[in-house]
Amino acid sequence: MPRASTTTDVFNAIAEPRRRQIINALAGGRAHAVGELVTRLRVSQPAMSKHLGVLRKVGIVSVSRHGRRRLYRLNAGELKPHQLNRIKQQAERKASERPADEGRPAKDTPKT
Amino acid sequence: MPRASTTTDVFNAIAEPRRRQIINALAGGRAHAVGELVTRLRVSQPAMSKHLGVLRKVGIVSVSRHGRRRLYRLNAGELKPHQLNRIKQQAERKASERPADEGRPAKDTPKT
DNA sequence: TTGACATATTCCCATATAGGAATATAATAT
DNA sequence: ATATTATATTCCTATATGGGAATATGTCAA
Repeated sequence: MPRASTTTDVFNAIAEPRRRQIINALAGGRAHAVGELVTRLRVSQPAMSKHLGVLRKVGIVSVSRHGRRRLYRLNAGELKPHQLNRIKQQAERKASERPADEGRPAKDTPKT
Repeated sequence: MPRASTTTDVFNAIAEPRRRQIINALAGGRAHAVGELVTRLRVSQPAMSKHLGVLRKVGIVSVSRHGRRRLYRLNAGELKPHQLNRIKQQAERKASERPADEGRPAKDTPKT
């Protein structure tokens, strides 16, 4: 069985690198139209729409209509980009500290 | 192209529900042998090994060998389960607040 | 040595998914 | 009305992935 549905799960939503890019692009707090994001991130328009759809469904962003545009904004207070960066960087640091981490053998077999 | 490699990316590592279960099971700080986790979480041994492998590669857990067992423990200070829960709950709350969020139409088209 | 136990790895398959192309929907302008 | 702009959706495909079964590796005991 592959991963849990991307549309139901925040973690799956932010597992996609492009979506994290989008989150970063929205980090300023300003609302952005789909077209702006398409240009800034060099993603095709359909792809962008799909990613934004996923982010919206899990509650990371919200939309508002303004004329023919749809403005997406990060949901303030939730899932700040810097939190994501922290998580990533912390784990990556750990991973590189212990290159292929195996631990050494031991005679001390814990009870159980 | 599907998602980014699960073995390179912390976010993909925690995107898998079973792996979050494992993280929770390790939350106490104690080290657990693979077999214990297999029993507790009712996951097959190979599956467990694979998940632990992923978690290890991205730096979320570390292993130490004790006799024929391998003891896995959460990397203290990194990626605490409660952080994951917070992220998830916050986003889920937001998502349910705005059931199918669309925003209302407007005449006010912001300057590009 | 052989055997039992603990964990990792390989092979295979079903399935979800990201992306592209084309199309649909919506809103404004003329 | 038609045209144009902006975004969403549908269809398709290639690919990564999680899980099971079987096997390999490793470790200890006799």
